[in-house]
Amino acid sequence: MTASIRDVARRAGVSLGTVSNVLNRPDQVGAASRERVLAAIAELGFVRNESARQLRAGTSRTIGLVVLDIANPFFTDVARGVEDVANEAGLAVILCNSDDLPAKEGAYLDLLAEQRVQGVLITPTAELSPHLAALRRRGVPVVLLDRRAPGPGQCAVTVDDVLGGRLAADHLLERGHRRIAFVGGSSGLPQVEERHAGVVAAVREELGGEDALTVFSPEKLTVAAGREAAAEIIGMPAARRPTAVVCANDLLALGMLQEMVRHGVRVPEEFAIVGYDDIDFAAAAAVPLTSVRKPRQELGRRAALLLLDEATRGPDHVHEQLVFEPVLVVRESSMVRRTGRSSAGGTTTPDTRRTVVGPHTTTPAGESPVTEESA
Amino acid sequence: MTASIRDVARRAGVSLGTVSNVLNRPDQVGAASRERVLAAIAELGFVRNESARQLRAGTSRTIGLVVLDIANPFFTDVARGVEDVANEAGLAVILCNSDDLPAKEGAYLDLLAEQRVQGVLITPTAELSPHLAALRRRGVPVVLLDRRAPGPGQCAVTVDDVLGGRLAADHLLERGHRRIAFVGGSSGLPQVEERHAGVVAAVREELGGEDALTVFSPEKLTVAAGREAAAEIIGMPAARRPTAVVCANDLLALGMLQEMVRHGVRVPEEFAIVGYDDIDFAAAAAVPLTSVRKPRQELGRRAALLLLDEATRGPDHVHEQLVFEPVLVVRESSMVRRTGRSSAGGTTTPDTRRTVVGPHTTTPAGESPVTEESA
DNA sequence: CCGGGCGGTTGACACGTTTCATCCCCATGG
DNA sequence: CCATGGGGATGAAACGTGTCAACCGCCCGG
Repeated sequence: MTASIRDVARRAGVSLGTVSNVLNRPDQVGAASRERVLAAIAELGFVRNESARQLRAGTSRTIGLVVLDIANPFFTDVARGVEDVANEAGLAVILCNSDDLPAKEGAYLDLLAEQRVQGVLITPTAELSPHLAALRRRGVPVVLLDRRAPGPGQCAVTVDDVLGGRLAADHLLERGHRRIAFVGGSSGLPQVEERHAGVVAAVREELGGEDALTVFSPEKLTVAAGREAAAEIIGMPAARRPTAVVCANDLLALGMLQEMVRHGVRVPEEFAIVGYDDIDFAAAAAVPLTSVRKPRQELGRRAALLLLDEATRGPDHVHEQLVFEPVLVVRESSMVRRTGRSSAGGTTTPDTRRTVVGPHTTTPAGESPVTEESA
Repeated sequence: MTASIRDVARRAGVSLGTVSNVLNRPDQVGAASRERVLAAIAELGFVRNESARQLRAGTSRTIGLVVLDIANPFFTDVARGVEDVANEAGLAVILCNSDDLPAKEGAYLDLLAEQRVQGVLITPTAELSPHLAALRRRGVPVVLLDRRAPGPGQCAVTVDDVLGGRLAADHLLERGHRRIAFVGGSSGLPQVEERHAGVVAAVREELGGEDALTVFSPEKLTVAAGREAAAEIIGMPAARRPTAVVCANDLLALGMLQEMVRHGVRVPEEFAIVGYDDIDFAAAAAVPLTSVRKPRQELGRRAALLLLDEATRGPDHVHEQLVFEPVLVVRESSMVRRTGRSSAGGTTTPDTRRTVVGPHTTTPAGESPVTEESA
């Protein structure tokens, strides 16, 4: 069928080992034979069989990346960061989309195990899959992405989501809101629960209780789910209806915004919205979205670097758990509009030191990670 | 290191071939030994080595998907369609992001060739890479995605982009626009050139010449590029400045919209915008975006099905070139707003039979593909 | 009692590559 | 002239699996 290294050797009139050397250590082979081999390779259209290479060498050239929702730009941004680092190291990335389904996640993890990937980056579903544990037991490096490690002895790259939730809620409370909703309640994802916890803490501190907080728990964190939650809110009696919402991610927030606008609810005058992740589309929304920014690409980069370190250094590797500080980006969706549309794009009143304004801030102050070492 | 099939055999007290049979033809093996083997597999945590399987079997369980921009939701939607079909067939997808760089594309194609993928789905960069031709020469099925085949003898799944450009332009012309811009001019991508051609044809037919058309040719088809183009347009003298634009994709359109709003230009009253692709975020934009809808997921599905057919049926496979008809989805960004904000979300005046209104139409009429067989 | 057939099992071989100990040849120095 | 060394080239072995022809034991029909 396809030409093998053996055919090349025959054609070039050299031995099999020489061809292999041309491929892997070109400098250790004489110029003359090297030329002949290269010519033969070109003539035969030889392409190295990676399976055979991998079988013999015992090491693959790929890593796995498992995300919750490939349609969420947050994850494609993360993926880009991962890809950059991986490519630089000569590795390919197998991108898997679990769709937040444990079954799909498990299947993909098995697949990655069979492929003998060098390591796995994963934003896991709510429960940590046994397949994951099995992988680690086999010695495959695993780095958690946007998900805190359950204990030491494992790398993780995360964002302080309690702080993020707190930033979002504080912002709304300072704006005078007294009835607030949180969408994304008990999806089971710890990231979301932590955002929730941050919101709860802020509300409790400011208002002395949680009565003011209404929690919605959609099935999925999608635009459609956001719309549904909005419909629910609209259906509430005015006296109990929240005047502002913190959404667990930007997709929810965008759906929320869409539905509100569709029903003629004015944002932010009648209803303020804060999203989470600060995907690029947040700034381009019907009403530019206030959102909690995470260093998306950097998240992927750092996670990939940790994975590579563990994969190459082996037992010398010291596990690290990176925690980035999120930053609130205030835009129109949470600002009471000034008189007469002053400067489009949005002015702001400084909230806390961490607050960043406008869609074009490239490197917010607090974006350097907080590191804790362990194990 | 890790347990092999041989260890399992020893542990279960059976021969090596029996283990292999348990793995691949469980029904051909006695219940007793099967149980013993399965037990041994569980105890040893055995995981089949895919490289070895592939080397021996000569066939891989993966296909490659190469896209132009992973950050563009259009491609993630396509990818989802591909993934669904592939998974159903027990195949994994290696998703590669060429970033519209021929060098990166070539590198990925080489990688896929070394992996001996069953086939490649690709939205290629402007020039058809020699690496692609090499792949096909080696007998690897290749299906072009959103890109017309240069000749017969090859599968392709596309959208009639000339028609799409025409729909967009006709719509604006009917609305009374007489100076129109097209952004995405000569990026070199045929898809874009065809959209351009459609716009040109419509303008020429309606106005008898192309003087009314201003063409912008950004480097990339991104949100940032859209902003820049908008700045250019704003900088033009009012007399020559276009009153409407057709963008080669929605990212450009969103950027355009953002910058216009930022400069206080009212959309659509002072400037109308039509995008292309109809990604989900188009409907959620600052001003909901009129866009040319393509069946994104279906595009991926059909392409994957063709690939599978070619990969499995081999020479019996008859190449197919699917052409979908796009549909114009009219939203606010191109509608002269009615008095007093009647019904939010947008009413419409029927344009042609193909025009579809509102963001929530799920299966537009003309979405069934037009098929042409060849070779 | 014998031959044939069949479900179940075996084990050698092949897949394409990398590795490594070995070997060859020539130049250099003693 | 011989010993030494080193740059190049060689080819056998091994990686873990799938395949397939052969084999074994047993039952059934004659």
